[in-house]
Amino acid sequence: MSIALRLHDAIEQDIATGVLAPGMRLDEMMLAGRYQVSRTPVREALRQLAATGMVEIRLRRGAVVATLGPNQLYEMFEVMAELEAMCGRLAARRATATTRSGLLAAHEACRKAIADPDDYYAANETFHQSIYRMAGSVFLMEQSLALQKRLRPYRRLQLRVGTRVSRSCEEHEVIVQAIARGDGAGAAEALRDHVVVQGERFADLVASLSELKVAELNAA
Amino acid sequence: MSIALRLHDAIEQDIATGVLAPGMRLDEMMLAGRYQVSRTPVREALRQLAATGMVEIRLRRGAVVATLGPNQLYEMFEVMAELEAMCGRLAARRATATTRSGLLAAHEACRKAIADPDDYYAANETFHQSIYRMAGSVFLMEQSLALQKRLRPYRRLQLRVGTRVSRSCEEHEVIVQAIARGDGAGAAEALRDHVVVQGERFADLVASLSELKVAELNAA
DNA sequence: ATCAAATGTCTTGTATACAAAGACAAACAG
DNA sequence: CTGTTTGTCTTTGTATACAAGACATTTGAT
Repeated sequence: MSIALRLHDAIEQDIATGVLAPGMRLDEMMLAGRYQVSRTPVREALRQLAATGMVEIRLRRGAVVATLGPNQLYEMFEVMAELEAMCGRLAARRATATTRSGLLAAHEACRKAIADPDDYYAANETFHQSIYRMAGSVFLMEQSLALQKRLRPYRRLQLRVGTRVSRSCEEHEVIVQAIARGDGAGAAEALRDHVVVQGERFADLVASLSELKVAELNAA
Repeated sequence: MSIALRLHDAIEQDIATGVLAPGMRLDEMMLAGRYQVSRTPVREALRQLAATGMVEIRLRRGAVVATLGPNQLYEMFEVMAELEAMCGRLAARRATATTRSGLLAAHEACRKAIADPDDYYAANETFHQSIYRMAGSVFLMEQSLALQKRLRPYRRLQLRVGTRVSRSCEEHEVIVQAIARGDGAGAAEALRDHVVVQGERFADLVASLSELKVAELNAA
């Protein structure tokens, strides 16, 4: 494994966990110092992250953690919903014994983690990933995982709001049942509604966004 | 504009047009020589291309133009179909006077280019892009454009087959009408069927793939 | 004669050095 | 006092030098 790849993962995780907040400058020297490597692999890692959209590089003005406005976030969730709906539709048709039990296990894990938002956050990701896998399309899975990764820093904040967790788990139940009875259209619709950000949830999203803004200003 | 970006575009175009065929090795020195630059920007360009999936980089074994097997291609067209269907659904709802006339103009251009496969190839891309734009989602448009780019080297060969061109143009007509009457579901379905590779078209795809294989062997 | 091991060359991965471009600040002029 | 201009400083973009791994070829031994 190359140094650049290790850096890529490290920086990506720091962005996902909020150590590197959106809008924060990513000074090459600073990162090189922090991870005890030269500038070259840092640059390569930043380029790769830029290609996936996690960071933004402006010519001769350095790199910053990508900042997503409400519009962009809404659009991304909209696409995510469609991708997941597609996964669900295919999963209902292409389910195998292995993937089926994987989904049930992930669903059970979610129910067990319902008390703690952090635990649920992790279990929820696994649940969705088990649906990606079920769809039986490597490319679709990759795309879904990439977008899931990219939205990670924003989804984190969302789950802290009110009764979101228990609601989410109930929706999972509907999804699981639709897939179980081979109802592709039903699974697609349930997943679309589950993922898309509509109505009051959009307000929550904007609210959590301004929280990020504050953190960002503190850092600067 | 940086040298690396220019190289990125140049190499991308060479891949799209078949100058650099799938499977071909991309020696850094060779490319540096060909474009009269140093190795560094070549490396950066290759990394970016790797991030978008156009080239594949194996650790200490260099870069090659990404080779897509029949499975992968089928999966990618499947996702592309879904993305375009989504574009169509949104386009039918969010159409404006500007985007509407853009679509009609692109459709007309396709009809004029029906005689020559190369002209039609270009006009067809513009037609689809005008639908992406119509959907009114920057992110969705970016995703669609990226996938369109990535499939470019494979779609080229496809249009040479038989009566594909005139068939394609008729399908465009159906799509345009569905969007015009605000029928989101109809537009989505028409686009899905238009893009997805099914039945005999899959055989055509595999056939064109083996053509590529031959070209690749000749190059090596 | 054939197979295996070792060496040499080729290519990539990493580091450092150098140049150019922007941003910020200070000083001078109106 | 304010605005503009110039100079310096910071930071990125590019090039070159160095190191390490992989592959091929050749040679020696069985």
